[in-house]
Amino acid sequence: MNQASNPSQTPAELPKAYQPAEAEPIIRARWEAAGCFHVSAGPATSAPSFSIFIPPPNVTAALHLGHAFNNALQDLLTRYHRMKGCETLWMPGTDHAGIATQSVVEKRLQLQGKRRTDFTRPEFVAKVQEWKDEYEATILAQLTAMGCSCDFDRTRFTMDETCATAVRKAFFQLFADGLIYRGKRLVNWDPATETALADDEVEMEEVDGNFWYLKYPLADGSGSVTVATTRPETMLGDTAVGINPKDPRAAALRGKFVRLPIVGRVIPIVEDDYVVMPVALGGDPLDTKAQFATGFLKVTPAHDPNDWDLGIRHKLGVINVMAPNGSISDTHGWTDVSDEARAFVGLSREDARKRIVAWFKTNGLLEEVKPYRHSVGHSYRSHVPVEPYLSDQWYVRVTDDRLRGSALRTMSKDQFEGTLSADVLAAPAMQGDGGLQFFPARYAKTFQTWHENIRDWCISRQLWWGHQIPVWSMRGTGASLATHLGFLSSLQGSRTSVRASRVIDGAELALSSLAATQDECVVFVCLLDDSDAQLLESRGFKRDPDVLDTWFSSALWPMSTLGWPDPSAWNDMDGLLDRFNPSSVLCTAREIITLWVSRMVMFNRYFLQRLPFKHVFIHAMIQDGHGQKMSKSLGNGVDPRDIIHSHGSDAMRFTLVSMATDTQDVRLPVDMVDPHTGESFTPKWITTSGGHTVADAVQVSPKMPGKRMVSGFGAATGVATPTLEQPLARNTSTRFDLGRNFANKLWNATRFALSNLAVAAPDAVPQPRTLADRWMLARIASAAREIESSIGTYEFHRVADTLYGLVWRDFCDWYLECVKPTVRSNRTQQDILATSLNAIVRLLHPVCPFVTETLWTSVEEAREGRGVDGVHLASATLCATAAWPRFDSTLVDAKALTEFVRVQALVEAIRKVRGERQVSPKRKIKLYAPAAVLSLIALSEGVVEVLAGLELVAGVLEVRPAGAVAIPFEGSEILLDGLVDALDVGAERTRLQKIIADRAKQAAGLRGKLENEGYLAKAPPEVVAETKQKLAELEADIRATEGALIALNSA
RNA sequence: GGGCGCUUAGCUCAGCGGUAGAGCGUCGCCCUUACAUGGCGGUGGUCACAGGUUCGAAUCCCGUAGCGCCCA
Repeated sequence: MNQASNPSQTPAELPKAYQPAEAEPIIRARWEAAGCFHVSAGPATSAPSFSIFIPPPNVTAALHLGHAFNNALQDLLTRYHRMKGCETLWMPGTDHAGIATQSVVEKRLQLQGKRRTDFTRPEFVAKVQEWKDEYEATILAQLTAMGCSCDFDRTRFTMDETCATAVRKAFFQLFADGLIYRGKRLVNWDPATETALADDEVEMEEVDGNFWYLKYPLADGSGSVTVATTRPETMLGDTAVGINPKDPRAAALRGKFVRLPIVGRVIPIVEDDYVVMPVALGGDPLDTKAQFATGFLKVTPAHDPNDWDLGIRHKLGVINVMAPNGSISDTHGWTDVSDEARAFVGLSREDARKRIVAWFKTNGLLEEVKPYRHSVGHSYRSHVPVEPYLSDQWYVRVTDDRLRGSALRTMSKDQFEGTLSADVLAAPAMQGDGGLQFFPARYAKTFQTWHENIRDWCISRQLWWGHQIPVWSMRGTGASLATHLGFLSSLQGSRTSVRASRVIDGAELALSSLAATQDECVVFVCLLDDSDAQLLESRGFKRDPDVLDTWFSSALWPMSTLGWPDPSAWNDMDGLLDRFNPSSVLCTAREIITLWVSRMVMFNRYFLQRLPFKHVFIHAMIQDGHGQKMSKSLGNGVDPRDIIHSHGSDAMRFTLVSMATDTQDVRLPVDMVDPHTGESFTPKWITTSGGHTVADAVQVSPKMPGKRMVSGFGAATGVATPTLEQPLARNTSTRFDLGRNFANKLWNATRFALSNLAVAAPDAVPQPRTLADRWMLARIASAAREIESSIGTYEFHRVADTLYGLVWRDFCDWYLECVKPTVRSNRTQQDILATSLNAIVRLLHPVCPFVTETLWTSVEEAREGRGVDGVHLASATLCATAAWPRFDSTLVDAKALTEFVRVQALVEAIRKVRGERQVSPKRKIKLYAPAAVLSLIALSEGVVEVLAGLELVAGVLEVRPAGAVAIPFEGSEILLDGLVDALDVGAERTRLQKIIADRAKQAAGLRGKLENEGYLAKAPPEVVAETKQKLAELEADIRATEGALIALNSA
């Protein structure tokens, strides 16, 4: 039988050490039975609201310690505010992570020799759904194991019906409002997965490449120009050659054409400022491009974003020479394919590059090749180089003031750099203007610059897993399409939105002008729901096969999870949207500011006219022991359940909270646990081809050399597959010993306190509080303040530091030791002990919920009928819902605090000598001291005697006892007698000389300061006074010690 | 290329104008009936480097080097 399951168990029966593995499931069940993390629908109560929307983890994989960190902090905030009396909601859920999840499932299929296209779309989606179900369950289990106090009854998924309804509504409204449009643009195209990528899904990587110098003959045969390019294969799509108008050669070439090699296309030479001039002709010598430039630029609008812009300026043709898979193609916009060029059709872009360079070489048109290292965009998912690719995509016009401007206007005035521009300021005032604050403040700048430079957001993805775009379309001449307008207007207007555009340039057309247009056009029909879909399809309209960017649904998270647009349509949601949106704070990581924070702010403001959250707290990143980000592909992420297994949930949480500093990312050296022996060890590290340091895929058991195990790296990369004989090893880290020891310390302090409280003090008469009592109450009261203010500014490591100091140093090391001899017979002291313990358990609960809840029943029982004036602790059955302790300010007794510090210094001075002399704790000694010290000892009411091991305290004797050891204290000499049987005069002399030397060195420093006229003249008087006083004390100490030295010599 | 951080004891990190702190590790003593997941004590640092401001700089400013992240 376990203590936790039996509230009436007596303290004596508490196990000797805290056993998290036994306690945690019992406590979780207790919380669940109480339903104490659930908020019911309905109107707001008078209590203030506190809410957090969890950044929904991707269902791609299980959570690692980075998530554990993030969630430990959210739970701390949530539990704290719940105890503070807030109506509290922590909304949990997961994200479908379109491209990432589809990609893992496709990879798994690949292992079976299958492809996505071997299945129908519904079949494939069902497979992804299976994956999602598995990992969603894993993630929720991890959150539960951590003790997260989420309202799990409300768990959402970005593709569930509630969220999907919100996505549909948001898309429809944006479409109808003209904020979603179809655009032909160069997108970041991933030819491996054949999908467009958002700008933030492209990773820049340094690549060793070349500049190839290709000669293009002038069409009139009067010579040639040489272009320099890093991408020769795109020359098939060139439609001009550019030259800078300032280039001295420009005038002579004006109006001329070149004949494009291989293709034979005759293309103009155009003048544009964008073209970089070579250094020799006045280009910037510091610009690497100028060092490589020839002054002639091949212009390929369909395959380069800058060329695209240049093409628009000069009205150039756009020739796309590639298929979506990146191979050279004559069916995607390239029509003038010469016989010579036909040989290149069908080649991959890599092969095409080689063959084209070879062609130029063979034909004497390759002038030079220079190696060139430059950064190239790569797909964050498939890691192949991204292709700037011309295609039709859906965009959200986030550059519109209703989105971009609105986001900028939410920024807190004191965090905004500069002032809002006039056009941004012009909008009418809205709720939430100036109301968004970042912690730490410096991250506001990331948010600001992102919106100042924001570009329209490409939201279509060529995937199957996600929210399919709710737009149906039909293509044809304007006139032919116009025949459908009557039918379309018969559909319900509030659920249907129709737009039309011209194919050739994507220009939007008024529906009324359609009938008169013979150009190729497209009519787009957006439906709010599927009720008219079949009707539409029967008329020949086809639904867009693409899905929305995952962030589109994530952007709606603070709204969709609470039932927007119609909470009353869902069970148990009524009223919640208005109660908990805006939420209190969003807790997330740096890179999320642009990906997600921005979009939530824009959408929440657009759809609900208010902020999604008031604060954004950005926390550090947890790295592995080698300073590498924890990643799924590297397998260096540590499962929080591994740590819970080795150290317990509270230990993990406390340690993580103590690592939450606001500047540095945190390194966490990771060990492995041998599954064969249970021992932890440092694994054998290897360096991957990518330069990462990871635990070698297969490790040999250190204690059982015949046995092996698989590392996280091995499992994640598939290099090694865990089996029964060769299992996957768990991870651990000695870093978490901090939290484990701390939880155990609290456990044992409680055991001790309870055993002392079980004994009734004989007299019920109140006794005066001792110095230690007053000190303890003052320390708790100020610790509570410190914790409150640290939480208020999201400085979480200060919360952990304060708790550690309060529990371990103040309460255990000092107060319990002080009280040991007296508490059983002192009713007042018992009251203070019970009250202090109870308050401490409450203060600790948001960080360590399990151990505090486990102890709660006993701690509450022990406090029954034991009040302390000034301490407010309302009774509660659960610690999780107990009130946060309140302390009257009168408890912060400044006098007690300073006096106790002196007592501590005296005890430490005596202990130091005892330690140096290796005096047994059992050995009691005699102390002789002048009156000032004696009165301090008297003030301590026996504490000094107990803690320093004194059997006698007396005034200075006329004759120094032989063998007495002297220490300086507050400028006077204290003699300790009976420390040792025989005094080693030599050693004693050395010790005293060392003290003198040490104090003399310090004194010299202070004296130097005081001899400095500038210091005396300019330093604040109180600082000077303090220096003088410190010097005087040091000098007195030196005199006292010198006296002892003389006495020693004359003895 | 731009931005934001970081470089402090062997390790992981606080401190951010008044001559250095914590936890772990390490060394010594102690199984003192709350706790050896412990107690007491010790050792350990020219605060990356080079300038400047200041009576005074780990702390503010400028530069250099290295590391990390974000955005182009």
